[in-house]
Order: sequence, then C-alpha cells, then structure tokens
Amino acid sequence: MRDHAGVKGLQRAEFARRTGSNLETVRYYEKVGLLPEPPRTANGYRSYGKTHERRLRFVLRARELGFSIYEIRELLRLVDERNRPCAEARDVTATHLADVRAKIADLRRMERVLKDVVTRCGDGTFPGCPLIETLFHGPTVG
Amino acid sequence: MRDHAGVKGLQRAEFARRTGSNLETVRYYEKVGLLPEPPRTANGYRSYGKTHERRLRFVLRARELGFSIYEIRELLRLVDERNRPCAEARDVTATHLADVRAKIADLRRMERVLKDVVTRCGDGTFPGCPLIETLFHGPTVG
DNA sequence: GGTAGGGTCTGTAGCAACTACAGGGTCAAG
DNA sequence: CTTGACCCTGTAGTTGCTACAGACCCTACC
Repeated sequence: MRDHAGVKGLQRAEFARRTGSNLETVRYYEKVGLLPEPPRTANGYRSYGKTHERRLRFVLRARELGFSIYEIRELLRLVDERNRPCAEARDVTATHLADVRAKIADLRRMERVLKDVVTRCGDGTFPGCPLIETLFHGPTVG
Repeated sequence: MRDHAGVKGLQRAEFARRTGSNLETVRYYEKVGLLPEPPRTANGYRSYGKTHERRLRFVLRARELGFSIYEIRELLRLVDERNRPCAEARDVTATHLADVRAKIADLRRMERVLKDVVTRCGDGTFPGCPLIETLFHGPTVG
C-alpha cells in the first residue's frame, strides 16, 4: 500500500514513533492548526513528509519548553511570515519566561510550606496533626 | 429574607466574599464532594454556617498549596475519620511535595533554556533568530 | 474465496479545576 | 407593580491532550 498514489511518505504511526509523540496528539495538533493537513494517499490515509516532521519537531520542542498552543501558533506565524521575526519571537518568549518564573515562585512557596509541615508531622508525637492544623488555622500562603 | 425559616446563615455571595473565593467555585466544591451540601432556607437558598466556612477555608488553603481535589478529599476523609490521621496525612503531603519538586525541576529546565534564547535574541544582530533555530534544530530539553 | 490481523479513518467523550452563562424563581424597596 | 439584586439549576466553555466507538481498508494466510 506504500506509494499507492505516487505519494511517498510516512503513515501516522510511524510518523509519531519517529518523533516520539503520541499519534493522537499529532491529529490534535492538526485540528488546532499547528500542523498543516498532510496530503492523502488514494485511500485517504495521511502521508507525511520531511517538512511535516520538521514542523512537528518544532511544536514538540516548544511544548517541552512550556509554550502554550496559542504561543506556538504565534511563533509559527512569525516563522512563516519571515519578516524580521526575531524581535517579536523574543517578546513572546520573554512573556512566557516571566510566566514560567511566576509558576516557579508559586511552587517554591508551596514547597516551603509543605516541607515544613512534613517535617513537623515527622515524629508524630503531637496530639494534633500539624498539617491539618495548618490547613484549618494556618496563614494564607499567597 | 434573612432568617426566613429559623435558619440563620450566610448566603452564597457573602459566603464566597468572606472567604475570598468565587461563588461558582463554592458550588463546584459542593458538587465534587469537598463541601457538604448546606441547609436551605424555605425558598431553597443555601445557608452557610461556621462549620461550612471552616471547611471551605481548609479546602482553599489546600488548593493554594497545590493539593488536587482528590488529595483534598483524602485529607478531609482523614480529618473526619479522626483515628490517627497524621501519618497518612503526612504520606499524602510527602507525595504531593515530591510532585511539586518535580514540577519545579521541569520549570527550571524550561527557564534555563528560555533565558538563554532570550539573551541570544537580545541584540538581534544575527541573520537568523536563535529562538527559532533552537526550536527547529536545538537539543531536546527533557 | 474467506477471514484474521493489523493499520487507518471520523467524531465524540473524558480528564482537572474551574468559569461563565442561560433561563428561570424570589424578594424587598420605591 | 416594576425594577434590581440576589438566588436556583443545568450545561457549555477553557487547555492539552488521551481514549475510545464504529467504520474502512489492506495484506497474508489457508
């Protein structure tokens, strides 16, 4: 069935496997417009080429860096438009970096309190549970 | 309409306001079983008392610390059952702490790469965009 | 020829943890 | 008696997937 209509390319499963992604995810990315719809063979099967793979890898790396679907769409638009994308791409990334740092700060606050209560729960000699007391009466975290 | 059926308590909006939460969220917590259904006045309005407020504050603090709904349900069960909850509560918390630390580690990896590309994009003297190059050809983060 | 097995296709439902309505009821004041 | 401010229920939307159901299609084997 390979090369059925003169189109040679990878099918979904192989495509996903080569890029280390879930094959349902690939379809999802096509649906939300991050990946172009690939050409089809005569029987309607998707057939992926090098450009698709290149673009999918871009999307996967961006996701690994925590960019949202919306942000990735922005970045790809900049890539496609090709007129001086760097400054704008940097803005998108700087905004995202600020988000990441805010999340890290949030999580560190959580970590600090959690570490503290786990330590205080540690010996278990208290009549009440420090964790539960903290949740009922403790200070607000944020 | 206050004290309509001999029940005195707060209505939804006031209850949410006092605890700094969204009133839709309160209903959500009731639906998923984190908060007990409050008594109703004769006209069917919810009427909240001190115990509800106490419990809601518990839930809100737990959410601030990043506990999932499922985990909070666990903690509340331990609170309600009242037989030596501390050891189990500590286990729940320790597991959650590990999750938080894993997330922090992920985000720090992201932060490192993002900071790097923003810096390299900074002067904008390169012909290509370092960010876009990284996404197309750069190393995998994870 | 028939059938078993693997792949593929579409569309839809589910997850967390909310948030935001729509479309109705109730109540007190002017 | 109408206006406005609450309240009620149920359902749909959000993000980023993941997991089906129910249908094709294609190859291989007997």
